[in-house]
Amino acid sequence: MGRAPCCDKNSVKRGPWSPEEDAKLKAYIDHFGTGGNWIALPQKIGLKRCGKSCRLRWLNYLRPNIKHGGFSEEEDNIICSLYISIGSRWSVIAAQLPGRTDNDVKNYWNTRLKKKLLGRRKQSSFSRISSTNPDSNGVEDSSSSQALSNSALERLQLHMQLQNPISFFNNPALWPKLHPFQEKKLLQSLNESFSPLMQYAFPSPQQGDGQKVDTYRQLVDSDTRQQGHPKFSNSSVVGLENSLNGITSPDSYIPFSSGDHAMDLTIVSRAGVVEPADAAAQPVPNFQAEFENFLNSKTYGFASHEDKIGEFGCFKEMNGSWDGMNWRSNDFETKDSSNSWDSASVLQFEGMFQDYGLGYNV
DNA sequence: AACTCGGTCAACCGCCGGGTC
DNA sequence: GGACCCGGCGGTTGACCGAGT
Repeated sequence: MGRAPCCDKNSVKRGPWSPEEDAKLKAYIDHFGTGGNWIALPQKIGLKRCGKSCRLRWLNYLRPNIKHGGFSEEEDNIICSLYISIGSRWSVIAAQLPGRTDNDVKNYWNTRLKKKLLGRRKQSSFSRISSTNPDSNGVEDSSSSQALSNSALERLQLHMQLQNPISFFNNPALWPKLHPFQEKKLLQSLNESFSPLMQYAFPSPQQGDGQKVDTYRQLVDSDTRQQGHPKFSNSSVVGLENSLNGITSPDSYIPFSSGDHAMDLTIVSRAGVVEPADAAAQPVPNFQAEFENFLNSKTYGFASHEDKIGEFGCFKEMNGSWDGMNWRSNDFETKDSSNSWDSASVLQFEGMFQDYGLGYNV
């Protein structure tokens, strides 16, 4: 059953607000407040505006102490970290930024920060999914790819960039909730592209997922405790990233990048041909060898935890607080929800946020 | 000068959840 | 308990503007 509109669209004015309308609204609210009823407010003032429009105008523009534009680097940091943590909950993010509105933060993210962080190459990758889909033999394939939330993918990518990709890969609880078809495709892709690791790390196909995860987690945990971060070479990481990229791009694709801080990654085809050749050209033996070495507690060339963080301007100033910045999806996603990205309550968020112990005051 | 293109941002749309009757 | 109302929210749209050709 549809909901009745809050006002008659034919009788209300739409579009940009005039200075006179602004003055009327501001003067009234300054004197009498909103009266707790935005719907009735425009009639009281004599404005031919929808109550929602009045509310939006007040909150986003007329309200005292509103800041527009000129986001500081610190604000960038906050937005980045919170977006990775909780996604597109702009009102929650804006609440951490005095004088900023959710609309402002949302616009700023969509028009600037996202590009700054994710770079342009991914955009081309996304556009290719929606425009061409050689594997597609029907509507479902195409629509499913498109249905994969950009927000989820962005967070996935940011997380891959900022976190240990292996632990992410190995912990389904950290994955975004996908359409069943997308999930199937993801798992297929991971199996095809990453089976050597899976087989090596989890040799028994009879083992349950939980066991597999536990097995590997023990290995990782022991190393992480010593090193602060498990070590893998770039080629290994590329392999994993390629696996994930494979979800969205059926032929060749561009590995994850970090925008201005893009890693020197190569364009890899589905057939495993790497152009130009580098270590990833033979991902299987290389990775297996590396994993073997990893098991033997040897360290490889993957950038150190701190170095990795340092690649991202967004977090440069958060050194020292990174340890508290672990992906806490479990805090959110364990609750039953139809949309695991959105399942966290504000209270949960606040608790999590305290856990983060970020380098800024909240 | 005219046109195109891309970026920005204010405003709108529609859904959701809480409160009230 | 359920229908309805309203505020809040995130996603999207479209007007505007400046840079480039």
